[in-house]
Amino acid sequence: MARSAGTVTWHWLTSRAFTTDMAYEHKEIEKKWREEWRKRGTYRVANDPARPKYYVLDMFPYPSGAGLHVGHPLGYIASDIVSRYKRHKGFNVLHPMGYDSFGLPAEQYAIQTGQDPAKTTEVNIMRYREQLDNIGFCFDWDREVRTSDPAFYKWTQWIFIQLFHSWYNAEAGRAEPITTLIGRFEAFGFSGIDRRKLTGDEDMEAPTFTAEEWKGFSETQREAVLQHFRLAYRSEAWVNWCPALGTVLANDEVKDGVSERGGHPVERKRMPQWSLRITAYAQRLLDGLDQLDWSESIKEAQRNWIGRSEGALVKFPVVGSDEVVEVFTTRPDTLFGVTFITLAPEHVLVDKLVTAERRAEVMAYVAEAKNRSERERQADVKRVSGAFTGAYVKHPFTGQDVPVWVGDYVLVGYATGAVMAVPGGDQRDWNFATHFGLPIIAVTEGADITKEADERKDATLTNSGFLDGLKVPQAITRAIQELENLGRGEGRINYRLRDAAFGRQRYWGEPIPVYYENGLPRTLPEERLPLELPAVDKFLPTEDGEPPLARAKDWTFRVVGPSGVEDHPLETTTMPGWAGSSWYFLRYMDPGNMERFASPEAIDYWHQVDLYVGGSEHATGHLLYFRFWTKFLFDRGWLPFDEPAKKLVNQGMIQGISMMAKVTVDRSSGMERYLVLPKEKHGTSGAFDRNYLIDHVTFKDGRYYIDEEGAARTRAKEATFREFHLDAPVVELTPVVEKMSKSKFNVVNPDDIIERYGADTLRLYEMFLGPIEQSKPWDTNGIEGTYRFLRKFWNLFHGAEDAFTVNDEAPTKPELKVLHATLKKVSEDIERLSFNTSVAQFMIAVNELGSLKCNKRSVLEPLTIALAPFAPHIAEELWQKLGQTDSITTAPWPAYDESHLVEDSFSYPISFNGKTRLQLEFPIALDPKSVEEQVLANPEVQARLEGKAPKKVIVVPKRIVNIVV
RNA sequence: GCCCGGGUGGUGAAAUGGUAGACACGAGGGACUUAAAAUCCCUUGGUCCGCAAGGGCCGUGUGGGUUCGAGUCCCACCCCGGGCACCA
Repeated sequence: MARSAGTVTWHWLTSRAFTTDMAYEHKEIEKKWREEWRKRGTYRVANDPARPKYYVLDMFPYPSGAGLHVGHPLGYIASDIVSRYKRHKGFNVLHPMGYDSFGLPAEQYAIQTGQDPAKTTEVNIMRYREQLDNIGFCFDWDREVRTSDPAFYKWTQWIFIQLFHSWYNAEAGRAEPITTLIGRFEAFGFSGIDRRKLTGDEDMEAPTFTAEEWKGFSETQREAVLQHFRLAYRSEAWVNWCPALGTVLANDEVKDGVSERGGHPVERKRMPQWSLRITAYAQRLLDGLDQLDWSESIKEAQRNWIGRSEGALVKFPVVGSDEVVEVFTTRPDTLFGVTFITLAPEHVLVDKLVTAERRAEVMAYVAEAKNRSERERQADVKRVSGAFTGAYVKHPFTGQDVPVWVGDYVLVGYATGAVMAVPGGDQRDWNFATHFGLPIIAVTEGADITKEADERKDATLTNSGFLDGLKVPQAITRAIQELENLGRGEGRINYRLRDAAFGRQRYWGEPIPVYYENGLPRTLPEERLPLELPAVDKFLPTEDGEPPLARAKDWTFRVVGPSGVEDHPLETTTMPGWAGSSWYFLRYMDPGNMERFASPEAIDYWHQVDLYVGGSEHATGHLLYFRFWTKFLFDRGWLPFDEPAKKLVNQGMIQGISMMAKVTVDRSSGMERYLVLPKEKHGTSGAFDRNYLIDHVTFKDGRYYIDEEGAARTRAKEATFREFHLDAPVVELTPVVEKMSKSKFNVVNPDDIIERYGADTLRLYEMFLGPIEQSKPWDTNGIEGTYRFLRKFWNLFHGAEDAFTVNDEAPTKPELKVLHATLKKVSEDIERLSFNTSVAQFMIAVNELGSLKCNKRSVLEPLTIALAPFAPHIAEELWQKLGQTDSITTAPWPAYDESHLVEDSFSYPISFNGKTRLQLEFPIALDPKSVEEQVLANPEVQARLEGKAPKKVIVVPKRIVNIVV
């Protein structure tokens, strides 16, 4: 983008034409090796138990129509370097790539254009593949997976079926076949106490029954019970319904009350819905984090998402009714401070409890609260609203009547959807009580409840009967004890985590392998998988709101039974985007397997992912489901490990620099006339920001401008009804760092960079930009440095007229020092994924070897191997020129030898009170005592001491001397 | 509000508690060249003193602290990025 692109290109082409000594021809070299590697199958990986393995995985991309921009490959380059490095170190490295190819954009495009998403996805994948190939990754493409490929999603469906036929045995702490549960029912029935031991679904409304009753149940009755236990189940659930997309969205697909993709409004609706019981795994998902080498921020995000809180379930019997209001509280110690109960507006008991005289008011409030969007509720945090139901519950300890209110500060989706209000101890309850004039009781010593609630967790209880004088933690334990004695409650751990909605009213996803027989869900037999996506005439929901699959002809499953041939309707919803990505890492291990998702041998060999690289935006979505499915497959004996990835690295985002101008638009002539304003006119009314295409911008002295030529080019590219003019001959533009996106005109395409500088330069530059985990703006200006570096590296091997001049002379001491210092630094840096500093070290090495005029094989050969993971094309070319016939990728990593780095002497910085004043050189071997003596004897030191004796002298060998005066 | 990151030259950045600013971009100067490109050399945190060689002072968001010594450790605060949020 920098200087006017046209000018640079011209110079570059002409220099190529007239010079002979600059012969690093990246285009030829890279093309040659791309073909050669393909021909030789250099990157093919075999499952070879004789060799140690290393599994490096990238989060696979969704192949969008826009193609790759320079931000996408950042993580892939990093993982590619590690893969190649580990290969040099003797590991058998699995480094695969594939496509997360089901998704909403393809479907939206299909709806707009009528084209089959399978076809457009195929086209996008071809383009991605081409772009990825240009960068020179060492992916084994024979192992490619695509989530939308029936051969792949057959196994996604298979895992779903296993989930359906499994339940979570809380007592054993693992998932088991549903048959073990049925066995228990047949033997013991299902009683109240079993509930806590047998299922994660503690709030289930399933009735208790005896073994005899179970045996007498109809199939429908049995299935209704089992649905409370299956890990894949159908239930009525509150869902995020998006009318514009005609589909249900997961919580993390909704941002600010609109769909993340497309930005359409979303409303809360209760629908029958396939769900996965991830909540059964809440504790294990939490505990497992401790052993993972993942960034603290991701682990924290998952902990927050799971949201474990310890407390108690308290039962408040409704006065004059059989109903009981159950609340969850983390502070059962404050029970004596309860002055009212608040239900969420959506709570099922609201309708049952409200008294006749209050019904109108309460229902009006409920209707209003339900209609308020999430967004409104968020924007309006300060407003207190609620209504009294007229009903009362009995306090479990005092037996007093406690009024029941409804308030929208209580969320139906969290815990029981009801709170015991302790205005003396909880600020939100205090606000509510103050607003409605309800009593506030102080239950902690030293609380001033006239101003605010006392939420201290180290307080001492008061006004609290048998809890008086106890500190909060002891009081909590004591209160729970008492609740359990009275049968009015129990200790309870609550999780914020919800079960995952698994059905989508969409076309472009895996069909759920279920049919319905007399209304009962049945899974397809394994041999009938995959259940392939049917052809449809339109990709929209049907006129009566059925999902698109309902449009398919004969969307039924044929069963030949004793009563003859029967066609049963198939499920019409499809799986969400995260289904395939929850297990794809296993398929790479054995992608062609027709019998299993992967053979036990392949799984035993490749085991867990050793290094997983991807964006942090998947912190609570993909990465949680990924862990959940792995734990499930482990429980059921299909995997020997229960965490998918040992180490996770989140690469930062590469942002774009947008060129922002203030613009006014004049439509008076029927033509849109955009006028770009110079700085002094930015205040003009009606002026708005507009980004300019970066290659129409000129760069001078660190500032960006658009001139008449740029305006003319913009004009040429724009729609015919739009004109661009400048309000001054040259207008300065403001660079703004933003997400790279087509609409912001700030996308940099890797293909363009590769065309001009080569893939090796691109790879080096992306690594050189800064630490891998950090987000940073892309600025093509700096790329010259890495390009220059590669040319200097090339020139170490070549003399005038591009003659290959490497010789077999013995290396000198300084040459060996440069080499081994570089090998040491680079080896250590790759291990800790510090690629930017590795590149810097290579630059130092090349600069120093250049000064030393070193063209010796014994130095350059190991250096070439070390550079190969970063810049594989040039390294392979030079390797061949060095006379090697095997690919450089098979060369063993050159070990560094510390002996070349040993110095005889060290130049000590001599500091006074920590401030460096002079340098004195001493032999390394000299003991600290002698160093001190010699330093103090030095005339300059003496002069600085002005005859005074130093208070103290600190000598740190090979580091520093500090004189305290 | 809570939880994670992070604040270092004009810019991207580097620095096991031990010489802050490696490496690179940009900028300035010079060599080569008819000219340009490419290449090479020098300067480049701020400021002050000096003709110069050289030297002084300040400097890693702010204010304290620990230490012989702090970008790094501790406390408080400010700002930026990300995540979560009437979470009971």
